[in-house]
Amino acid sequence: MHLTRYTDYALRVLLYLAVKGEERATIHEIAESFGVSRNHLMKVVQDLSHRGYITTIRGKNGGLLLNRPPEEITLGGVVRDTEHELGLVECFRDHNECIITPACRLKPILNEAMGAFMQVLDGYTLADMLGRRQPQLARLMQIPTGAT
Amino acid sequence: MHLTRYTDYALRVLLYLAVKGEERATIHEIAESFGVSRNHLMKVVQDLSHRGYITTIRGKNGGLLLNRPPEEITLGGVVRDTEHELGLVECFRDHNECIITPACRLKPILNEAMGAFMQVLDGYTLADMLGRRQPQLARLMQIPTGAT
DNA sequence: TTTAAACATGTATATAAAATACTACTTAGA
DNA sequence: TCTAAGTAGTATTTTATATACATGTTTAAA
Ligand code: SF4
Ligand code: SF4
Repeated sequence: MHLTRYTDYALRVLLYLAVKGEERATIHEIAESFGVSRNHLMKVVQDLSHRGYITTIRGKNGGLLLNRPPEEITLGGVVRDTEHELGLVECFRDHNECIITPACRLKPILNEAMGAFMQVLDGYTLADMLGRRQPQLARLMQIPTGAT
Repeated sequence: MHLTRYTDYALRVLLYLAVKGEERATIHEIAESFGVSRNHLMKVVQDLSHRGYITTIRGKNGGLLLNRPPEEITLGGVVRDTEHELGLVECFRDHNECIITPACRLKPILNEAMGAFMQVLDGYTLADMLGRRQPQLARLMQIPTGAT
């Protein structure tokens, strides 16, 4: 049971931008900071941009900015938007060939479990990911803060 | 976000055996019924056998039987036993290289969500998967019941 | 007005996990 | 003693994901 890196990267990007605040961050910089593929991150960023989570600015001195206050970005929303395949098992997906689907009582149970999972994520926002640890996060992400 | 077929197959095998009751079922028969790989099912079955869920009988007229009453087999237990990789994201797994792990507040949130997911599954047993639909299931699985 | 730093887009390749297939062996009832 | 079953280990195929590559577009600064 995995979430894709794609989804986790999306959350990391949003967190990075939240920590950075008003300042622009480049894809290159974020990829370097986390030591992950710049190309992959680029796709994540475009996705987030198309969905209105972030603003992208092209050209020299360009970069990324959060497009919404962290308090309004729920983790559940991000996961639903970025984790493309949320179908836990065959019968939730296309091309289902499981013969017992019409009478299977596991399916609704899995559905309920999935609901419980998402409900937790819907209860948190990006702001909850900052908290009082923001300075520590900034340090780990190697974001040069205003401080010395 | 997927469960592996391996896990779903494990649950299907248990359900099949539960529906069949006292009667033995062969791996071949179950694979045929669901139209899935016999070889793959074989591994699932051995796993379930080693973990004490089922009894296997070798030789002619051999087959499989449930080793515990359906009421005592929780779905959460089965999923924990068969879904080998339950680590949702990098930091839950080996070789974690995510630099913000020490300060990441997403990790505990995901942990909570995972807990909510499993808690639902822990609340149901194999018996709940039978219910009054047992005859319909038997029909779908093409299990010849005592009836005409 | 040229240059370079940034994002945009599409395609191709590589990696890893999962599913499936194959081979040889053991058990035990008819 | 033959055959239908499970046991075990390995190999191959398939799929999803992640990464890399190539090329284009925008825009601020030199
Ligand atoms: S067994 Fe039930 S839950 Fe699993 S694929 Fe079939 S219908 Fe869905
Ligand atoms: S960002 Fe947080 S949740 Fe994701 S891998 Fe890193 S530590 Fe874990």
